[in-house]
Amino acid sequence: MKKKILISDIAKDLGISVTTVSFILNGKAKEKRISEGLTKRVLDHVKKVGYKPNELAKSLRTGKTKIIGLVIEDISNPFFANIARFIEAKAYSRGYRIIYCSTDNDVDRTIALVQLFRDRHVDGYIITPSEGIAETIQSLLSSQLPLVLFDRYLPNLQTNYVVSDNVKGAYDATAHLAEQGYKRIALVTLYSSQTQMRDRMDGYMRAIDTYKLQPYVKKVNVNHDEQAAIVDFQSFLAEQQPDAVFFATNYLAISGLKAIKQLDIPMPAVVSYDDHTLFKLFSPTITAVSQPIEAIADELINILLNQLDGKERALKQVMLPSSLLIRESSLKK
Amino acid sequence: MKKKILISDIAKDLGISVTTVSFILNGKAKEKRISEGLTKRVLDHVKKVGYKPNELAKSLRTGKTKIIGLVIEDISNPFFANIARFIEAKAYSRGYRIIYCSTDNDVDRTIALVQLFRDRHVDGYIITPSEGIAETIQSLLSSQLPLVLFDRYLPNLQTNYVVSDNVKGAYDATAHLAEQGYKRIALVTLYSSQTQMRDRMDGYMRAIDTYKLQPYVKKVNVNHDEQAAIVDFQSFLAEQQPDAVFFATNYLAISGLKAIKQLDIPMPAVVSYDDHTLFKLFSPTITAVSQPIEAIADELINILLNQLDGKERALKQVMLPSSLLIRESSLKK
DNA sequence: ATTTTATGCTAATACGTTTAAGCGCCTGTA
DNA sequence: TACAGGCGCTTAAACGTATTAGCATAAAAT
Repeated sequence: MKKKILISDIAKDLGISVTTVSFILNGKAKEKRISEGLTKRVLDHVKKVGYKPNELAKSLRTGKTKIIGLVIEDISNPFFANIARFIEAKAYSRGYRIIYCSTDNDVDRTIALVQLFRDRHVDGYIITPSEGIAETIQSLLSSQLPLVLFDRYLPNLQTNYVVSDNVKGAYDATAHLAEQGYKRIALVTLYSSQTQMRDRMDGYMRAIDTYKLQPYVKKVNVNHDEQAAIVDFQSFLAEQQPDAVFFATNYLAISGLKAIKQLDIPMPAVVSYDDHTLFKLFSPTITAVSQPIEAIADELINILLNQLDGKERALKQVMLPSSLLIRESSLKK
Repeated sequence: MKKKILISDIAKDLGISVTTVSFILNGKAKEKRISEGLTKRVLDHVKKVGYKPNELAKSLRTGKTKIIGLVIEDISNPFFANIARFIEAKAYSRGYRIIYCSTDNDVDRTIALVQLFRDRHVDGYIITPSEGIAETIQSLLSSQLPLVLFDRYLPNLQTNYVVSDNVKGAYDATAHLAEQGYKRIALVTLYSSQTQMRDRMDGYMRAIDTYKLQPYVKKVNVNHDEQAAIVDFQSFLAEQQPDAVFFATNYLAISGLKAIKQLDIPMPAVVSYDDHTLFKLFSPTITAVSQPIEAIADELINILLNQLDGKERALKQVMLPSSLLIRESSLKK
C-alpha cells in the first residue's frame, strides 16, 4: 500500500516550491521564466517517482474537467455507437475524455443524465435531445455551457446542432423505390414530432407527390413493448398490402422485418433510414440511407472544442448530406 | 448568468454555520444532534434556492466519488450492452453512477481506460479483462481498489469475478447439434487464450468426445479486418464442408453468416455463444447459448458494493449457468 | 552611484466541501 | 453552591492543486 505522492512531495524532494513544480508541469516553464536546468530536473524526478496530479483537485481549482458529456439515444444502436466511437477518438487526441450514457429517448432519463454530467462539471455537452427536454437544454444555455445537439434539434431553441439532410435522404429513398416501379410504398415511422422524424416524413411525402403515388403511413409505438408494435404493424401490412416499405429508423426496420417474417407474406421491398450490420446479411439485402457518420462526429467535436477554446461564439447549425446505399440485387418490374 | 450558490451562502442566509448545513445535508442531523426545527428550515431553504453541492469538492474532501468505472469489451455488442444496462440501473438505485467505455479487446486501450478511471478516482471497477492486462489489474489490486472481473478472468490473479459456465454452455450447444444428427460439427473461435474461449473450446471438445465425432476447429482473427476474416473462414468452409457450425461468440457468428451467405453453399446448422437481435430474424433462426445477463449484473454489482461498504473482504468467484435457446424449427435427419 | 529592469523563483490564497474537536449554556444531582 | 454531563451548535483544519502578487538578486541604464 504505497502512499499517494503529492506535488508538495516533489517540491520537498527537490528543495523548491510547489508553485515552481506546478508551473513546470503545466507547461508554463518558459512563460514563467523557470530555468531550463530546473525544468529538466523536475520533469525527470516526476517521471522517476511516477507522480500523477490529482485530477479532482485540479478540476476543483481550475473549474475545468477536460471531460465532455455525451448524451446519446441508444449506444447499442450501430449508428449511435459509431458516432460515439469517432467522437471519442477525436476528443482524445485533443486532450479531452468522453463519458457517455444512453437515454433510450426517455425524457426523465435524459434529464437525470444531464444533471449527472452537470454535477460532475463536464466542460461541454453533446446531446441527442429527446422530446420534452427543451427546458433542460435551455438551462444549460442560460448557464453559458458549451453545447451541441445532433441527429435532431429543438426548433424553438437557439443552439448549435449537426444533423443530416433528412428530407433529402427520405426523398431519395422513396424515389428509389418509386423508380423501381413499386406503387404501394409505405412509410413506417414513430409517434414522434422530433425534427428528424418530421423531416423524413416530409421527404417521403415530397417523393409521393413527385411520383403521384398514394401515401401509406404507419406510426408505431416501439419503445415499450416490441411485440405489441409488431402485432400492430402486422395488421397494417394485412390491411394496406404495401409492395415496398420505407422504415424511418433502423430499429423500426428490425422490428418490421420480424413482423414480416412471422407473417408468411411475400417480402416487400425494404429501405431503412440508417444502416445496420444486419442489413448486409438479410436476403434480399436491404437498401439503407447512410448518414456521413465520421463527418458528423467531426463537426460535433470541432464545434464544441472551438467553443471550449473560446475561439467561436457564433451559432453553428450544420446540415450534412446523406447517401443512399443501394443493395437490392434483383430489381422488380 | 446566475452565480453559483455555495454551502456558505446557505449558512449565511440562515445565520448558522457551514458545518451545521453540511451535517444536515449529509443526513447526520440526528447523529450530530441538530434540532428538528433547524433541520427542516435548512432543508426547505436548500430546496427553495436550488442549492446543489459541488461534487468535485465533495470528492476531493471525502476521497469518494460514488462512481463505478465499467470497462467493457464492446458496448455495441448486445450482450455487453445489456449487462451494462442492468448494472447501471442497479448501481443507480444504490446511489452510485456508472461511467463506461469500450476496449475493443485492445490492451493499450484497456490500460488507458483504467488509468483514466483511476485519474478520476472512481470508487470501484468492473472490468472485462483483455489479454495482457494482468499487470494493470495487479496494480489495482495492490492499491486495494475494489474490483470485479467478468465474462472471463485472469487465472494467475486472485480477483473477484463473475463468469458463466462456458464449458457446459459450449458442451450443450455442441451436444444439441450432435443429437440432431449433424456429423461434421465445426467450432469457430478466436485466436485467444482468454478463459472464456479456452472453456468454450473445452466444452466443444468434450461433446465431440461424448458423441465420438471428428473435431473441426477454425480460429479466426476478427479484430482488424473483417473482410479478411470472412475470406479466411470461407476457405475453411470449402475445405472442411461442415454441416453444422458452433460460433464461439455472437460477432463471430455474424461474420460467419456473412461469409456463408456470399458463398452460395447449403446453409449449415448454426449455433452461437451469446444471443443477438439478428438471430431471431435469420432464416432459419439461430440457436444461441444464452447467458443469464441479469443474474450476472446482479452478482457484479453486489460483490462490488459489498466491498465498497466494507462488508466483505473475502474473494468472490462466481460461475453462473448458461442456457440453450433452441430455435431451429426444421430438424435435420 | 543610483535607479531601473530583467531574472528566477516563492508565499499565500483560493477552489467548495467534510469533519474532528470543542465551546457555551442549561439541567439535574449532591 | 458546585459540578457533571447532555445539548445544539461552531471553529478551524484538511483534501491537492493553480495562480496572483511579489521578493531578492543581478545586470543594465542613467
